[in-house]
Amino acid sequence: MATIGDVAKAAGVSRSTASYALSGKRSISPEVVRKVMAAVESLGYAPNAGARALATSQTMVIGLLVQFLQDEFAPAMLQYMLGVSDVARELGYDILMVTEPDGAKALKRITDQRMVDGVVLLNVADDDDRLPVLRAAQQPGALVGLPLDCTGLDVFDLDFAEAGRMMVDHLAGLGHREAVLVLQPEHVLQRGAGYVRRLRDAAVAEAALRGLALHIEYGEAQQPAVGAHLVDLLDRYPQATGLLLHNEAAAAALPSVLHARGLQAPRDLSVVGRYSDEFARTFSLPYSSIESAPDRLGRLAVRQLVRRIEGPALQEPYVARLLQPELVDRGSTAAPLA
Amino acid sequence: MATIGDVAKAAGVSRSTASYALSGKRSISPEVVRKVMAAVESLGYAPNAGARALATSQTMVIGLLVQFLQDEFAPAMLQYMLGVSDVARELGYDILMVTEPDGAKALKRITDQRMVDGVVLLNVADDDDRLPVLRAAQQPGALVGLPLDCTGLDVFDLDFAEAGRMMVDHLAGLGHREAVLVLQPEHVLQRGAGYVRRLRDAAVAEAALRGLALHIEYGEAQQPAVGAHLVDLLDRYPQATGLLLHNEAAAAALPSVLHARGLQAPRDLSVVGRYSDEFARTFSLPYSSIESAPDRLGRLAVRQLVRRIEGPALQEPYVARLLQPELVDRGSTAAPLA
DNA sequence: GCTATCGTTCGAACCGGTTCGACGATCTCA
DNA sequence: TGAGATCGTCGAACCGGTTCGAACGATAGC
Repeated sequence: MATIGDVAKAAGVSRSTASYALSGKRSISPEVVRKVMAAVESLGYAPNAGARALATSQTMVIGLLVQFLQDEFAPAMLQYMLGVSDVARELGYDILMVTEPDGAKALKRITDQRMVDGVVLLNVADDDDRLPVLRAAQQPGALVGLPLDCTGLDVFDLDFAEAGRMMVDHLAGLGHREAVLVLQPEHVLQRGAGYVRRLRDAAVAEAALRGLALHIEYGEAQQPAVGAHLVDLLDRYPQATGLLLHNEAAAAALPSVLHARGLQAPRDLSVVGRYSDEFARTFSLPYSSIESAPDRLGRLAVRQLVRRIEGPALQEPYVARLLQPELVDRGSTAAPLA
Repeated sequence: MATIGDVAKAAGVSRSTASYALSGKRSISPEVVRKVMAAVESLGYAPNAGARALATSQTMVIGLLVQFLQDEFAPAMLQYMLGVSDVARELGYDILMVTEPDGAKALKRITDQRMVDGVVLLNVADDDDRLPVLRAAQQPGALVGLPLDCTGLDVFDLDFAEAGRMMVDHLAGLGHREAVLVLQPEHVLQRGAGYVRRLRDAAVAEAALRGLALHIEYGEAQQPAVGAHLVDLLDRYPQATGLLLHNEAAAAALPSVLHARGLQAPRDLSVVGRYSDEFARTFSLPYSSIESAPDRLGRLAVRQLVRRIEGPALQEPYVARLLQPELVDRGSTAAPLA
């Protein structure tokens, strides 16, 4: 591989001149610039990333910490990742993807070794063990997912509390008096996934306010238990006229469950879900839902991260941005039969 | 951040001695090793990745080139990626994930700049434009997906031809005489995705051999067209007693289509698909299918890649490994009604 | 007692960039 | 015409590791 020394030699100038000709950080005569460019072209020169990182202490790489938990819905994760990757490239950064189960250790490794200029953490839990490491690191970080304590960090997430209120409001507004909310499996909550709690608590509070009897159920993670649980639900709450789903697996399984029982939405049951538009599209789900664009969260996180990387001087206050959810009406809800 | 110079100073030795104490590449007295280790510990020293890469010309990073094409089934992609990421970490490598649409350009960038020690290409097409770049690069690469010409490259893929034969054999063996094969949308084929062609051609040849009338159909990519197409199919081939699916979207949509028409598998129609076990599990698909573990392909590719990275001397012949598919019987096929 | 050997350590060079200070040439203006 | 500013370029130092060759003292061999 050609080095900048080779380029300089071929152009008949010193290494520093070649460097300045390429970076434009000092004025160099057009003549020399032309010769350097020609040399770069003919030698196929590309700067060595390691050497440049050493000299500038900038890697132009962003770390992306993903955690694949068995009970998370994987395709949604992919959406976040693509958003992150897209924007990073637009801004000139590459992505170092880390999927190790021990995220804290991995984060320490890539920041300590200066492999990256900053990191994006996906799947942040209430009391995420990566946060102390991130705070101690000399590098900026952006979170997707709202932890309990987010001081000193930039955080992006969907406003799950608002989503919970919206679902309840929607059904209550149509006149429903009793409904079931199917959440993620209980161990997701126990693991510290705050979004489940936030949606649940807001939904419960709103239901109390609106006079809706809301039954809380924690769904199953794996088929066929998911379907069985739904069937069981329908038996246990015969009076319920509304079904709220915050559980992708349950949403995917519901059509055939209803089919099998001869039920139709919204005729026999009003159904409203909470999942990403991508998910709804892939499965062609016929249910109204509170949607979010996970890639958008990824994009926002990277934009903010790069702002911090490139303007370390600016001690902007940290942001905690909660995106407003949106209800997409697919006609699966209606006023209950008297 | 502490450098090795700081460690050396703290331990009262020279930089080179500190380096050797850590790497063990020369014998160093136990006494000194202990002091160096203590210094590392107390200073929190971690070697700078850029500096090390510069000195050793090894980055300990593997490039992962992913292409997200609209009509590919994204979750499967994730499986490949996780397999790659897992094994890479086991072997001490990190992953630089690149998702740019222009894969050839991206590949050139990361290899020319020596950001990686080698690359894994996912989604390799018949005449992939990344291959010339890879062949010209000074770095080893491994492919997941079989291109037309794979000389000089290590390739891993499922044996789609065998999968096609297995599906046909299975139905023919049960006594079916007429069946429909639903493939990926036609533009997937035109884009150069060889696996569709290989499965199709092998299925057609085997059908001819076994005396099965096989109708070839190219499915739709997006809902609700997918479902409509299936409905249309059932009308157009009333004599067909078998349905072969090589199209995830169609497989996901089929249960409700059959339901709506009051058809049951295998009573009215024998169904056999071709998709990953992960996919079958997520959607709880009740169909027998030819399964593959995409993460296994990713793992194999990385293992082979690392072998080449670390033993560049060994000019082992290049491997083209096609995994044997496996038919998982879920009872959705039976002998046709006389 | 002198030399050969070995184990241990050090100094210096190198990897390939970037950047600072200096220097000569040209230009400006008094 | 000479002082001072400006422009373009160069040499050298530096980033933080690794590695080669040499030097050192201690031990072994004769």
